Amino acid sequence: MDVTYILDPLNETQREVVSASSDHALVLAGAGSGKTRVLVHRIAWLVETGQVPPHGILAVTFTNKAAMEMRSRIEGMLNRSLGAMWVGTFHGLAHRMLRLHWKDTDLPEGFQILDSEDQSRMVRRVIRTMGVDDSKYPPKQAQWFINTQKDEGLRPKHIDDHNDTWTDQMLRIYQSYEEACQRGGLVDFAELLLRAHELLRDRDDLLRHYQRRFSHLLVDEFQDTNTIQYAWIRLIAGDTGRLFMVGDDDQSIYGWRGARIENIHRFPRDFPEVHTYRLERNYRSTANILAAANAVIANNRSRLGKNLWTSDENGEPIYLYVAFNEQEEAEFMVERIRQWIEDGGHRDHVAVLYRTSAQSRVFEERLLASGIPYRVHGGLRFYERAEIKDALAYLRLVVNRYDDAAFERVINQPPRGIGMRTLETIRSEARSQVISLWSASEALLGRSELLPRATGAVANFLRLIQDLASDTPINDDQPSQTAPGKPLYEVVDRTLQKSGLLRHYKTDKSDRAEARVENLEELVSAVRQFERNEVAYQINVEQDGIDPLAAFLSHAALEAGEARTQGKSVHLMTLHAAKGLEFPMIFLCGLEEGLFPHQRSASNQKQLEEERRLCYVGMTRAKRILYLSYAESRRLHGSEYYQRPSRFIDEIPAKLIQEVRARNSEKSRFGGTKFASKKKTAKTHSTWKTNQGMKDMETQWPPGQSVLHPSFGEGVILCYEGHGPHMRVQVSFSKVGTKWLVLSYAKLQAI
DNA sequence: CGCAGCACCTTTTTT
DNA sequence: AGGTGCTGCG
Repeated sequence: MDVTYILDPLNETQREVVSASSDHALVLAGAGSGKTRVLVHRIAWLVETGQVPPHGILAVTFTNKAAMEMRSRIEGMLNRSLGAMWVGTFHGLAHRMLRLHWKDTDLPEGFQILDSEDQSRMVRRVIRTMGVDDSKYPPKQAQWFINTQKDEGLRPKHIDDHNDTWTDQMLRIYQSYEEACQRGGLVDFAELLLRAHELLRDRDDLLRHYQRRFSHLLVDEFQDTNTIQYAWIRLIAGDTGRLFMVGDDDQSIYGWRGARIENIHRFPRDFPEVHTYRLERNYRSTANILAAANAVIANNRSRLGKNLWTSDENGEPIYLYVAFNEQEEAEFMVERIRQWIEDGGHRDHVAVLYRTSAQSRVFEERLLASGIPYRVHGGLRFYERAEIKDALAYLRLVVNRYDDAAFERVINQPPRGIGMRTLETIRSEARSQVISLWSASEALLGRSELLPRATGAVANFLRLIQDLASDTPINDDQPSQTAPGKPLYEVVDRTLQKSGLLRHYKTDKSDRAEARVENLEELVSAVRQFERNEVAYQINVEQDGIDPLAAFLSHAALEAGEARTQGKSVHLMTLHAAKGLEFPMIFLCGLEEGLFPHQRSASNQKQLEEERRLCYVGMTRAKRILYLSYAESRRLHGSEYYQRPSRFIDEIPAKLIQEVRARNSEKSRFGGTKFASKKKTAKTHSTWKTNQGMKDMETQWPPGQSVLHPSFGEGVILCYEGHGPHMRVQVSFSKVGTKWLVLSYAKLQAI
C-alpha cells in the first residue's frame, strides 16, 4: 500500500512519530505543533500499512468534540468506514463497554447516567435520608468527596477514615449514595470509568478478549488523564498492547479535577521500551507570541522541558493595555474589535479570554451596545435545561421504573397535587422497606395508606408512566423487544403531550415559558436527528443492538449538546474553554494578581504553576495578534478591588511588549487623570482620622501603604474590599504572611 | 400550591 | 452585585 500520502505532508519529527516502530510512544506535543494531525496520521498509517485492522484500534479523547474531529479526519483520509474502530471519549467508551456487558456488571439493562446535577440532587437526598445535618456536611462537599475517591479508583471499603469524624461521615454518605444508585440502576460519570475498570479487572475472559482485540491504543491529551483512566488503559494494554500517548505537560490545566500529570512521568516506568518524542515546531503563532509564551512557562519548575520554535516572522508586538477599571477595559477591547472588523477582519477570528466566567458580563454589555455579534462559550447546554431534563426524566422512568432521581424530579412536575406530605410518606416507605420510590408508591396504593386526594394523583402518575411505556418500543416485560415502525421521536412527542409538560408551559404566560415550549419542541427534532444520522445511534443502536431510547438518554447525558453557533460571532470564553482552539486575534483580559493568578491558587506553588500553564495556554491560542490587559480597579462581587498587575506580565520580556493607549483618547485620558489624582490625594492625606466618613476611610489605606499591627508587626496593604464597617484590607506582613483584616477591628497604624 | 423574601455563595468544567 | 435555592406564609 502506498503510504506516501500519509507521510509526505508531515515534517521530519512528525513523520518519525507517525511511523514509529517502538513498542510504546510518548509524544510531547507543544501547542500548535500538530498534535491531532499526528494522531490522525498515525492511525491512518497503522491501518494503511496493514499492521492493524480498524477493529484493533482504540483511540481515546476527552471531549466529544475532539473525538468527532478525530473520527471525521481519519475517515476523510482513509476513505473507508471506521465502523469497527473504537474512537471516543473515556466516558463514551466506558459506557459502551458497560452497555455491552451489563449482565456482567451487576447493572440493569436499562441503567441510566446521572449528570452532575442529578448526582448533586441524589447526594442531597441521601444525606437527608440518613438524617445527617446537611449544613455540617454540605452536599456539594460530599459530591466532591465521592467523585475524588472514584477518580482515584477507590470504593468506600478502600478508604481509611484515620479516625477522623468528617472523613468517616463522608464515607458513610459515599456508601449510602452507592447503595441508592445501585438500587436505582444509576451510574454517575466517575462511576462509568470505575465500573468499566472493575469489569475488566474482575473478568479474566473479558479482559483477555479486549486485550487481544485492541493491539493499538492511542490517547489524546494524556496530561489530563486521571488515575482511573490511566489504569483502565494500562489494563487493556496488558503486556501486548502498544500505547501511543500524546500530551503536553505545559498544558495541564485540570489538576483541580483529578488529572494526574504524574501519569506522563510514570508511563516510561510502567512500560518498557517507551520512546519519547518532542514536537516543538509551532505552526500557529508569530515568533513574538511564542517567545513571550516560552518566557512565561519557563518560570515553572516542574516541567519535562520543551522549547517551541517557529520559522514564522516576529510579527506584531504583544500589546498591553492598562485600563482604569473593568468597564474601560471592555470599552477598549470593543473599540479594537470594531476597528478589526472595519479593516476587513472576521468577527469569529477574535476571541476574548478571561479567568473567571463572571468577567464575561461587562464584555457582553459593551459588545451588545456596539451591535457586534458575540457568543459566550460554556454555560447551560441544551440537555441541561430544566424543562429538557424534566422530559428526559419521564423517558428515564419509562426505561427504568426504579430510577428514583427521575421519579422525584417529575412526580409533581407539572403539578398534579402531590405535595411534600405525600412525597415524604412515599420516601419513608421506600426507606424502611429499602425499595424504590416507584415500588413504595405501588405498595402504599395497594394498602390504601395515602390521603384520598393524593391516592388518585399518585395512581394517575403511575398509570401515566405505564401508558407511556406501553406506547414505547421498550417495556419492562419484554426488555429487548423493539416495536417496529414506531420512531423514537414520536414516542418523545407523545410523552410531552401525555405528561402535561407541554401544556403546563403553554398555559404559563411568563416570558420564560415561551422559550421552554420552544426547547421542548426542539427536543423532538433533536431525537429525530439522533435517529437519522447521529454517530452514537449508528454505534449503539445499529451496531451494538442497544435499545434506542436508552441509547438516546445516554447520549443526552454524555453529550450535553453544545449550543449551536449562529453566524459569525466574536468568541467569549474562559481560558479553560479555549484549550485546543486558535484565533488570529486574542484578548487576554483581567491580568491582575488575585484574579489571574487567582487568589485561591496564590498560596501554593503547585497551583500557581497550573495558573501559569493556563496563561501559557491562553497566549498560545493567538496566531497573529495578542492583546493583554489589566484594570487598575475592578468591581467584583459587590466591592472594589485594587490589585497589582499580574506577575505573568512581568515574566514577559519587556522588549516584546508595547503598551497601547485607547484611540478614543479623550475619555481614557480623563479617566486616567482622575484616577491618578485620586491616588495622590489618598497618599497625601493618609493620616486622616477615621471619623471623617467612609469615603475617607477608604482613601486612608491605599494599596502600597505601610502599616503597623500590634501583633503581626509591619506590613504593606495589598488591596481592600467592601465599605464602611465591613471594609477589609489585605495586608502582606513581613513576618506572618498575607492576611485579611476587618478595618473596624484591627488596630492598624499607618507608618 | 405558588410566591415572595432571605440567606448563602462566588475558579476553572467535561463527561 | 447577582443569582440560586430554601423557608415560610397566604
